[in-house]
Amino acid sequence: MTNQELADLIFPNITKTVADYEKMYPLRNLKEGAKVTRYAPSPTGFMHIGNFMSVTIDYVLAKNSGGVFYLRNEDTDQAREVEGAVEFIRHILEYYDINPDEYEYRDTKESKGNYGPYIQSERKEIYHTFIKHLIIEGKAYPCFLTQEEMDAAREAQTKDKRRIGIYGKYAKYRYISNEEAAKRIKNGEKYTIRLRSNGNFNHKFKFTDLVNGDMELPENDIDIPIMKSSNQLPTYHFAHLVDDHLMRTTHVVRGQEWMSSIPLHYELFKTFGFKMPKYIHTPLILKKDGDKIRKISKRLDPEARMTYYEEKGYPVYAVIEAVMTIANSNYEVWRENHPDAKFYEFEFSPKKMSSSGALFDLDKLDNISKNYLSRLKAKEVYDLLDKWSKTYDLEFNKLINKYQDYTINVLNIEREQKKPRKDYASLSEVKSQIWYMYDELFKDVTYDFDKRFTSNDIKVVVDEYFNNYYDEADDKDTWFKKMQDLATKLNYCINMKEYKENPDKFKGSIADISNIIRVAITTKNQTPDLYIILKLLGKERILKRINLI
RNA sequence: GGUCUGUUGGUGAAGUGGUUAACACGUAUGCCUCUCAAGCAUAUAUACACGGGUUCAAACCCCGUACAGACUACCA
Repeated sequence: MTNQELADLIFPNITKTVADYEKMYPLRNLKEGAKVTRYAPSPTGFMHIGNFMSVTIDYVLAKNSGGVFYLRNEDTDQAREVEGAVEFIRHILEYYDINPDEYEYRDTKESKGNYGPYIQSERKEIYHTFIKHLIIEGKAYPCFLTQEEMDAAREAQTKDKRRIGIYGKYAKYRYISNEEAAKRIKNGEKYTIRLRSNGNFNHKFKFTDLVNGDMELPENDIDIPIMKSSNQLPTYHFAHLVDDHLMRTTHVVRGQEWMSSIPLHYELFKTFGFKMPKYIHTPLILKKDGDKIRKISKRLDPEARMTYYEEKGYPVYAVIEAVMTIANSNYEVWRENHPDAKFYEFEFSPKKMSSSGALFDLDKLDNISKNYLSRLKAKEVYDLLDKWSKTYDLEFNKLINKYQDYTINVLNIEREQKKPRKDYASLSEVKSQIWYMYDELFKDVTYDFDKRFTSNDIKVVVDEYFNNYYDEADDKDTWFKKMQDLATKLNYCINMKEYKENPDKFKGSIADISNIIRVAITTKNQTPDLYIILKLLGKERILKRINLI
């Protein structure tokens, strides 16, 4: 029995050839140096910060070179597929404004691009054509190993301290005749298609990775499965070969965990005589856990999930900046020199990327975010806050909408100046900073008065100030002058230096006077400029509040 | 066990034979006619994993050791 006959038995309906597909998906007509990248997630319902870094790099590479960035849905594992996962991925990409040039969405039937289908489960015929080709050439074969047999092999290998895997004598079905294989298939035995590896583990080959540079790796000699028996779909490795070849991907950006598959992928591409794409393996995102450093985990670390940043309300800009800084640390310097450039105008350099792992520093994110937010106009912050709170704090959202102008004024405190305040790193922190500006939230409050003053001291200051000094119309200088007058009258020192030298000579300082009033109307002893707070709150609100004390 | 990768201050890191070993974040202190934030100034950090070698000279080149991580599925 010939290989052809065996192949026809396995794939009776496959009539196209590899060459047909080569014609269908010709080389892309792009200018010299244009990069074709892709994000190829499996729809498991969540996106890791590490995945996001890869996507960002993909996008930068493509945009920067006038190339193509496409989205491919790697849904070959139905068991792990989660409903809504594709929508989720689409949402994240849209949220961060990283829009693929080519894509295909099954639910809405939207699609774009000439290299599809972009959903792997719809590419079965293509994969089968490629597998059939391999069988005809004797480079792949059906394998009837059961799970038990494979487990046994592994156990034996572990015990003998040998390499684990189906290779050499463990790949026992690579040696059976086509007749026997055909007989078993006709009997309905389950089988997988394995690569008939041609490699020698003791031989090394040279490989150049864009991040690590030149490496020497041992050849692959494992007969890995290329098609699963369960659903006739290819394994990741084989799909990578077929799809990235046919879709004419030039740069594959993926997690560092794929590094060790390079020997395999090298053999796969060599088997077909295809040109390998360039690889960029992104660093693992690490996390410090006590004294240990480990891979960030979606289970243990909320910040591992991309949803975290959205829920917290970190600006899109900040998250991308933080990720880019990890990807290439010279990004920060570049950003300083190009404050208004789009992140994808940055020339990413794989060589400058760390190849092992990086700790994702939330402090750094906060810093970037605070700086960004502080540079926005109050209305822009308002819009972001409005959008965020619609989903994550509806009550607050109603409130800020009810008092829109007032809220913008509140957000505008000490903003739009050379050195704006940097109070919040994320939208979720805003409320805790400004809640006391709203009567609706000013309920069941506890006052944070300085314990050095008795309730009578407080009463005296508050009564005196609001009865004899306070005037809503005062300008800032007048206001401050009055504060000094009040302080002097009640024997609070108006000169901080003098007070520090002789604290016993006075009841307190002007700072104490200010703070008593501050706490009386806001409950907090730390707020922005008291004068502005008084101004914004307005007489009516203030008088209502001082009656509450 | 095997294969591969990595190791520069608390964090991200620059630097690839000759530097006082950048920069940024963090932390601390001080200053700034009210607090806080910001800003400014100063400081901080036992920083080139360890041991050998090559060299006039090593963070950088070579060898070894240690440690860390990834992979080692009909998962991606």
